Amino acid sequence: MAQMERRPDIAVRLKAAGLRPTRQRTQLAGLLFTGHDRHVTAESLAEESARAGIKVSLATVYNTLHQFEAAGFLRQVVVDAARSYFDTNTGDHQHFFVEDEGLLIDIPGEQIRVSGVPEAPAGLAVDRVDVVVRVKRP
Amino acid sequence: MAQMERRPDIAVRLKAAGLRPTRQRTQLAGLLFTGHDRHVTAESLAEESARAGIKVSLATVYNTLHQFEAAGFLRQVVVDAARSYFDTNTGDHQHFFVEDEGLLIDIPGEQIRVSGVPEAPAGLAVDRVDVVVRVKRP
DNA sequence: TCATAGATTAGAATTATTCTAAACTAGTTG
DNA sequence: CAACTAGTTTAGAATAATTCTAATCTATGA
Repeated sequence: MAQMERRPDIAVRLKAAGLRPTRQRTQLAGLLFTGHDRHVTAESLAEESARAGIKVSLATVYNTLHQFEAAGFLRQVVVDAARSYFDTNTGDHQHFFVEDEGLLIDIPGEQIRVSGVPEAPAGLAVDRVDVVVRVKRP
Repeated sequence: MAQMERRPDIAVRLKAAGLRPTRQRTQLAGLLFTGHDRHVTAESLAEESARAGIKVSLATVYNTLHQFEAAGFLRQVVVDAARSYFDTNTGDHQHFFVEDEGLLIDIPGEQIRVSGVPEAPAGLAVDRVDVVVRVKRP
């Protein structure tokens, strides 16, 4: 979320979510919550961490992404059967997905509109409506 | 596709797609294209085949699903990071996805409407707009 | 009937992800 | 501040879906 960039704040937010502000979690949060929206995969975040000199195992990157998701700091985006993306923008919005590049681009929620969604089948409630606009080179 | 259920027709369609009408492809098509829309995974189709007494390897099920997709007989639906779904309905429509059960339910294309999709980023063209309505028990 | 290009297959290989059990650390308590 | 402990991290093994390989089969045209 937007204002997580101030380091002292990170610890507070982690604690509020019941997560100890360990070095790994704090540093990963530092990479992720820089103020602008980001899309990462476990692999991409692990590489970025390595480049940034952060010592963290891939297992911890996976754990952390899932914990951040459970805490509401991240949202998982399912667009590619091959890998999982996590989005630092947890607000109402949708995505372009550039298949050939594996690239996600946000579409603001106010911009796109879905109507005519039928009632959920009996016993079920709508959790979320995901729109993926798949784009490619013509 | 709707009218593939008549067996003689299957061979013709396979040939038209440049695919030899082998026993495996013909029998799998027989399971898939029964006239009503179906959603399968490689695993589910392999099991169903076994139950139906069709002798086919899992590798061939995977191959066949991809070939049928390339031929336009099937469409891949990305809703679950864990496995790939294939839909016999290749027309304009969208889906409910019941997360806990891994169940897909069609939403007719006329029923649902997406507006306000911004222009594709420079050099890219919209390939398809996918809507997934995620539902769960409340 | 034959030859052969295309298909199928078992099993190995690959890839993303999760699990495990041992080693570590943040936060608390005495 | 030393000791304790519950929660974390980690390397590496394990899993699961999918793809690859190379050997064996088969549809089909001559």
